[in-house]
Amino acid sequence: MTAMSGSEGRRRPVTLKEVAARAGVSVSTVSLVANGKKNARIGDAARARVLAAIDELGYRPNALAKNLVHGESRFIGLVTDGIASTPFAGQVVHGAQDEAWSRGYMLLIANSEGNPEAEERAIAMLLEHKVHGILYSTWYHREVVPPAGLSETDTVLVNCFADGGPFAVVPDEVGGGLAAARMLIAAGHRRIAFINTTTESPAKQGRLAGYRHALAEAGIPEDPALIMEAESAQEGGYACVERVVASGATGVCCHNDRVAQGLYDGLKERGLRIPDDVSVVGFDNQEIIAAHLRPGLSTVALPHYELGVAGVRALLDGVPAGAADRLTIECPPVERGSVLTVTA
Amino acid sequence: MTAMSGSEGRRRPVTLKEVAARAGVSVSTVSLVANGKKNARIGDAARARVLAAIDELGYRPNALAKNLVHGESRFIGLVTDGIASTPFAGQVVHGAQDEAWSRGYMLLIANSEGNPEAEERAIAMLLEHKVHGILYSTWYHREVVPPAGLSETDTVLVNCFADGGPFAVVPDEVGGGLAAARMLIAAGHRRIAFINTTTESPAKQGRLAGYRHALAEAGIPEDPALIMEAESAQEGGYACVERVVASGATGVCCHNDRVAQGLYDGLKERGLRIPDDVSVVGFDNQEIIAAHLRPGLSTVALPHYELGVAGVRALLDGVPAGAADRLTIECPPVERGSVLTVTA
DNA sequence: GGGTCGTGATCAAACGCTTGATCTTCATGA
DNA sequence: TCATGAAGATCAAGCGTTTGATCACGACCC
Repeated sequence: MTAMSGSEGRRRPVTLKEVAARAGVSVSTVSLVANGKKNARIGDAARARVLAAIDELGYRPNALAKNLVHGESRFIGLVTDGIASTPFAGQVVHGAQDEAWSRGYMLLIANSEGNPEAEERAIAMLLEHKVHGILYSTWYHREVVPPAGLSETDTVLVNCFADGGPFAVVPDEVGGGLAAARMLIAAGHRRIAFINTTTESPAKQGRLAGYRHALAEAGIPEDPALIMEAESAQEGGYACVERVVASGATGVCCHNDRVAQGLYDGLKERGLRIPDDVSVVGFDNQEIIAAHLRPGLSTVALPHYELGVAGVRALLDGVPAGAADRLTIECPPVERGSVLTVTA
Repeated sequence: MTAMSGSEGRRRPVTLKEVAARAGVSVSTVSLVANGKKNARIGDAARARVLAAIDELGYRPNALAKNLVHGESRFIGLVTDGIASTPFAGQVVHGAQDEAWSRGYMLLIANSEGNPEAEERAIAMLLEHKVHGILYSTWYHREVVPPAGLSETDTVLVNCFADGGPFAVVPDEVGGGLAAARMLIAAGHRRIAFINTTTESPAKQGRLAGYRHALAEAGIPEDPALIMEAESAQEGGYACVERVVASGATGVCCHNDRVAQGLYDGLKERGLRIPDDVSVVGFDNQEIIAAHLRPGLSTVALPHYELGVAGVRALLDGVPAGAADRLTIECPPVERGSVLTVTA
């Protein structure tokens, strides 16, 4: 019993040969017609019969056979270390899928859940399917050591990088940190706290560098008391309230939206209002959090969708010789209601 | 210039023929050895030479060619209407991917973003790749009219259903509503409000039915004043605070976690504490919300991962003749800290 | 010494499709 | 009248595998 309760029992797919028989022509002719070859010389009568046969029989070309002939497939493999760990991975898949699709490629996804053995097997399987190339992506921006199998095909690292490794596409953490701080500075704030994460990462360093850059360009001196670290989750932000209040900051850059959410909670419990008493900006632009906090959280978006798109592009178009080994994608600011403009 | 900056320039993949040449045997022999055919009669010497040649050359079987011969592929197509709209779709993909993988199948994903035309093209493409079957999934549980193309292959509907259509795998909304209400009832609550959504859907009706069933089995009379409707987002929950407070409810079942989050905000602003003053239960078990609210939100999980798994199973194992046209998957309760046990 | 086996390995066809080379017609121009 | 050429369609090889049929060769038995 088949799973589809629907009508006609599944039968062997219609082939070129059968179409040819029905139309009374050779398979070559059918092939030519089916592919609409420009400079094929096919008579109107024959063409018509072929077309008719094709749809009477419901012919579908066999992409696998086509690939065999051409020696290359229209598959792109996507290896991810956790497709569902966060909404982020989904966005990368989404972007990659859209771009691949629009170029006539299909995405073959494999997730390793970070297990190196599963990863090797996944890559082997992709390789056996003769994928055109592989996108190796991680759910948070970090350095990786790319699995050996990757060297057998074109590879692009997405949201991760490896020294001397394949070309990489990563978010511009520094630019993001800059944008975040600038939102506050542009609104007139001068005492701006920065809640960083405790885990070493490009995000930790990059965003802080951006923040510093923003202060510098605005001529605001740095104050170590304003820079703090906390677990990068709601709990961490919540735990920072004391210090933030004590620091006398009027604005806070949070390492991510979850930290911001925790900060919201803590601030509110102390009776402080956002943005009236304290302005807050997040990072990540995690819709489900940022858009629904009260007030909406102004934040900086992590360009996951764009990373997916850029990854596929790099894979398909190749990267110009002599180009840098890494492409950084902008993290654009997203304004909502958590930043108050202070009039000096 | 290729995208992989790494070492050896990508070259045409090694074929059986080349391995055969190097080992000084025929392709048949190599094929036999490579596949470890049980009852193939191969001498030790020949076998050894073949094995050596295989890894010296780094031979990878061509899965496409294999598929051609066998007339069927190891692909499963997954069509979704929004892989990134929510973290949910990702979970379905995750479950499907894990199960498919463990059975030696690869997932071919295509997302239509709800666009019917894109959907038809996606399905056509999957069909051309001779997928073993297709999983058609939606990001929220609803009725659909399955696209025509699906009738050409085995299909399983995931998180959606169609009368007289393909076999479907859906969450048990009624059971979920029941579980939600029972958490409150078990904790001694008797006045339990129910914030439903405003949009017609299996979730709206099913969860309410479950709630009613729970009241009935506990001998609690229904009070229309306790049943309200609101937009199914944070805003909706926030907007319900008045009515909830006025109703005198000590416990509230929310249509989903986001509504619960809004309710948290509203309740807190009014100075009410959770769970001390009001117990709250959500629905969906959206980690990012439920696990990080203060206090943690007790809720009922939507089994997206399991839906994906069950979908693939139904596709691969078929559904027993005479079985129902739908498989419902349990929505298990997840206890956190938002329900207070009231001692009568 | 001839027939019979068992063993080890090869042959060749087939899977569905593409495509350069080839063949057949038939109208055209000299 | 006969090449010439274009138009219309077919041939056949090949893509990388699998696999039932076949072959070569000793060993063995009578």
